[in-house]
Amino acid sequence: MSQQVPALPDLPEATVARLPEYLRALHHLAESGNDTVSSEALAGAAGVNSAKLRKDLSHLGSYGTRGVGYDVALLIDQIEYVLGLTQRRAVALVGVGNLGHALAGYAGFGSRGFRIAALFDADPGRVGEHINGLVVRHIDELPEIAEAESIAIGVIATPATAAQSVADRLVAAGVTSILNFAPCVLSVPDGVDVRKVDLAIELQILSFHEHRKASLIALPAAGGLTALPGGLAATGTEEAVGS
Amino acid sequence: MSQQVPALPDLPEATVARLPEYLRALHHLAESGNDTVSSEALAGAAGVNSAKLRKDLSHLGSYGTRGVGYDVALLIDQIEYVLGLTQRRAVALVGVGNLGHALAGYAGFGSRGFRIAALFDADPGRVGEHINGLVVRHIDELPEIAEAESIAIGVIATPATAAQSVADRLVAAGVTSILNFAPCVLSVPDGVDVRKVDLAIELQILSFHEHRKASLIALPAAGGLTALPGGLAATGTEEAVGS
DNA sequence: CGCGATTTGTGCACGACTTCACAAGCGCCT
DNA sequence: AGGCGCTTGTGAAGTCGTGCACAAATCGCG
Ligand SMILES: NC(=O)c1ccc[n+]([C@@H]2O[C@H](COP(=O)([O-])OP(=O)(O)OC[C@H]3O[C@@H](n4cnc5c(N)ncnc54)[C@H](O)[C@@H]3O)[C@@H](O)[C@H]2O)c1
Ligand SMILES: NC(=O)c1ccc[n+]([C@@H]2O[C@H](COP(=O)([O-])OP(=O)(O)OC[C@H]3O[C@@H](n4cnc5c(N)ncnc54)[C@H](O)[C@@H]3O)[C@@H](O)[C@H]2O)c1
Repeated sequence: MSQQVPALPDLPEATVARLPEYLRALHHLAESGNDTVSSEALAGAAGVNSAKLRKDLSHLGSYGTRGVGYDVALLIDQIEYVLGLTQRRAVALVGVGNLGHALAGYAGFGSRGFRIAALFDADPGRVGEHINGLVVRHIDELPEIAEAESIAIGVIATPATAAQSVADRLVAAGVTSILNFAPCVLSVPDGVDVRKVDLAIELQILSFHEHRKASLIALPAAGGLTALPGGLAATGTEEAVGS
Repeated sequence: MSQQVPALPDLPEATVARLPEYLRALHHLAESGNDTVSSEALAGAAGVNSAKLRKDLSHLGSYGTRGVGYDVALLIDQIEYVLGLTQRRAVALVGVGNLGHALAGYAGFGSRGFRIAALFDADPGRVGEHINGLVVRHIDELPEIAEAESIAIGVIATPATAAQSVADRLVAAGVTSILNFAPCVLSVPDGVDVRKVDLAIELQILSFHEHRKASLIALPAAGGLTALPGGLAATGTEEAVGS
């Protein structure tokens, strides 16, 4: 049969953000020997509502069988195709400091569709260092190496002061997706995607909820609330807070 | 004057997630000697739309002056109050491996409202190790130390296989907010908040957009699009993708 | 072959969030 | 004192995402 390549549907952003979760859960299920899975079971494993899961998957096309569920292997293929994981994408990591070292040594990188193709730093003392089979190159070498390795994704793990300059150099070298660990806003041309990870922001969001929980307890039971928030209920599922 | 404590408004979750960004931008502005800032300027510095910023801030109350802007110092105080950052919150870090080491040595932790109060690991070989002035304790000591240090926030940096068990122990020790770096879904009682950070998911989302950009270029210009996506426009602001 | 049990795919209503657009408020200058 | 320019705060409309509830589809079994 001829390999049919479905046109890329344009998925809601919220759905795209959840597909990787489903993919992880599916890989787990496959390893456990499951051939098919119901939306209910998969939703449980991924920590979402089953209706939401079905709607998400329906955007990819109809790959389930009513009365049975989804074929695990087929669904993995479909999601990996949509996410563009059929090719192992090359990633450049810039800034091999404290955090950069941990990232460079992270195995989960390789097992989930990516390949760290090069490490860069500006500190001459670090250039030449070997990490996990890769040698740290000077940031000035970025253009040639990015070209040679077809690098389209860059990870920034430098201090915030250097991040914008590094982003500019990445973009100039042809990178069109950036994952930024530095706590700052990056400015990039249209067509370049940026996502950020900021530990302190995550903690501050948690802090807000701590603050709220505390002030609710301090107050005498107001409004409809009669018991302590949270109470004693020890039911199963995760209480996701925010995105 | 008597310290007036405004009741905690219940903010939209999306607003809560942006307040830390505003806070970071405000600290920058304060360091640069700015006393006041307009919504337009602050929005630019935080990478958001100015209308959104004004609506977000309006949820905290009216702390701006029409025709002038916002008082930087006052706004910092307000946001820090709402986020519960007036006290320096104690954080426990569990799993002092590759990633845990980087986190333990991270300065941005301390400068943005938090204090790493204790490090834990299960590996006897690691227990006793000194990192950044802290000694690594055995995970079994968690209950007493969490109590003694009033720890309400826990960070999990163990392998995914251990994460659920660690989460259970954190909750048992009184922790009510968890930041999870392990790639797995955690199940916790009501009243406990969980946020996760998963590097691979971030990269896979970027990969999706790479895939889409590539397929758009491959296709002959369809629909309303006449030029290459992204084109040559090198305008300023960041193209945020997703959350 | 038909029936009941099961599970998907989706129409629909609702809620959350975003963005526009503008009146109201403030300070400055004349 | 009055007018003018600037900026906030917010109503209202639009967009996006969620979750219910159910019809349609499939399987297994008698
Ligand atoms: N360490 C953490 O756990 C952690 C957590 C969250 C966020 N961050 C953020 O990640 C970034 C890195 O943190 P870190 O602790 O690894 O810092 P670090 O100082 O240990 O490492 C930064 C590295 O970047 C290199 N560098 C500086 N300027 C450069 C440039 N122009 N080009 C290339 N390389 C350059 C430095 O030589 C250094 O090796 C910081 O922005 C930090 O705020 C770190
Ligand atoms: N290294 C990275 O850059 C990176 C990036 C993203 C996510 N992660 C995730 O973060 C987690 C940690 O990664 P890592 O590279 O640091 O792994 P690691 O193996 O280097 O470190 C894990 C540490 O956890 C400890 N540990 C194991 N079981 C424990 C338990 N029950 N209680 C307490 N401590 C226990 C181990 O002794 C070890 O020190 C993993 O889940 C990984 O997938 C890591």
